[in-house]
Amino acid sequence: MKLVDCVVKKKGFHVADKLPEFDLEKYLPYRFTVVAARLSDDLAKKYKKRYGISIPEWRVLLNVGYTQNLSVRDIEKRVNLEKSKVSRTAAKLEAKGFLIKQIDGDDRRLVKFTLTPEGIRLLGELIPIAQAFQAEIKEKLGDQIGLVNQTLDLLMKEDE
Amino acid sequence: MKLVDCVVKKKGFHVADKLPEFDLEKYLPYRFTVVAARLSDDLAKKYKKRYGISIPEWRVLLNVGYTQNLSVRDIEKRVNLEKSKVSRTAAKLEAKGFLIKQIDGDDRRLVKFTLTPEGIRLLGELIPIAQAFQAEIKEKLGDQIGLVNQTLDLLMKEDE
DNA sequence: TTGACTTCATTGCAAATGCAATGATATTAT
DNA sequence: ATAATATCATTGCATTTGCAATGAAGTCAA
Repeated sequence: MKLVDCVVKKKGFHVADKLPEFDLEKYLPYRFTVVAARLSDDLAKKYKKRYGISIPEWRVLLNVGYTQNLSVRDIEKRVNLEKSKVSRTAAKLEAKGFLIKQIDGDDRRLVKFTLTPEGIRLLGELIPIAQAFQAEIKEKLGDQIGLVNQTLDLLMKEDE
Repeated sequence: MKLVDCVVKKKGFHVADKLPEFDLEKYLPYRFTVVAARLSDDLAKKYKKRYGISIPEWRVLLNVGYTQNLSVRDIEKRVNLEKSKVSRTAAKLEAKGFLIKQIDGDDRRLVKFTLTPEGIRLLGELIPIAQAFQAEIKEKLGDQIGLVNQTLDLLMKEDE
């Protein structure tokens, strides 16, 4: 590491007067990112150690469990996971015995996922954890929860 | 790829009755994740191609530009970026000539970042793009904007 | 039917990432 | 002052990731 080895004070460029006004603490994309990462990580901690399930695995598992006949492309769109990521994650879950892949009979390009009994059992244990976590959040938010959901709907819309 | 090559319909396990009720579409951690990813990606598209700046680079740049004397650890905490990620991102920005690293005179373990004039110029071009983007979001949200900020404040709090 | 084009999932590969280990500096207790 | 412990940034390394390329299958037009 090459560094200018000197005292920083009074030495750096003085920036404030050359940049536009900008309040990072109020910047929405940044704030959403921070909150979302915190939520995902906090939840992941609760099941990662005990069940050895990663965040992408959790997301795929959840989608396959609660929506029938999903393809890779479907999951990609629903969860914002790159298709290659979905594909590899599903392969892992298959290797662990939690789901199976089947070629769709109507369109043989598509792969459809289905949980195995073990997958169902696992998800059955994970869901209560997820629900408890959501309950914590709702408690924090109180009666704002309805409006928050409306807001999220707005931001999820495709158009721009 | 080894697959059971057969028609999926009526063949998979029927899951719905064996799993707890769960509405993925209303699940908050999931929804926040999707929204945050969409916002970050949409914004990144606007400056990635033109300026060759990645999302982590953008975040570090922003923090260094608007808060004086930040260390790696400071940024890690503020932006939820792994310290190694901050370190490597800062190294890239330094290589590109946008910031400099200096050892702190008071505590020589700390590295303090400062933007170079080129960094200031770059950030000066990026900020208006970011502000325009935030304006779009605010337009979508209308008068719910205050609520959104309240919510994000609640969820950012450390405790749990 | 044939051929051009599109859609889907997987895979190769280079780049990015996370975690643990390292080395340097500070702090604390004895 | 010395030794033990803690904090900070970087780096090594194995894993994960994203993107482009591939191959298989479907669609459309002539």
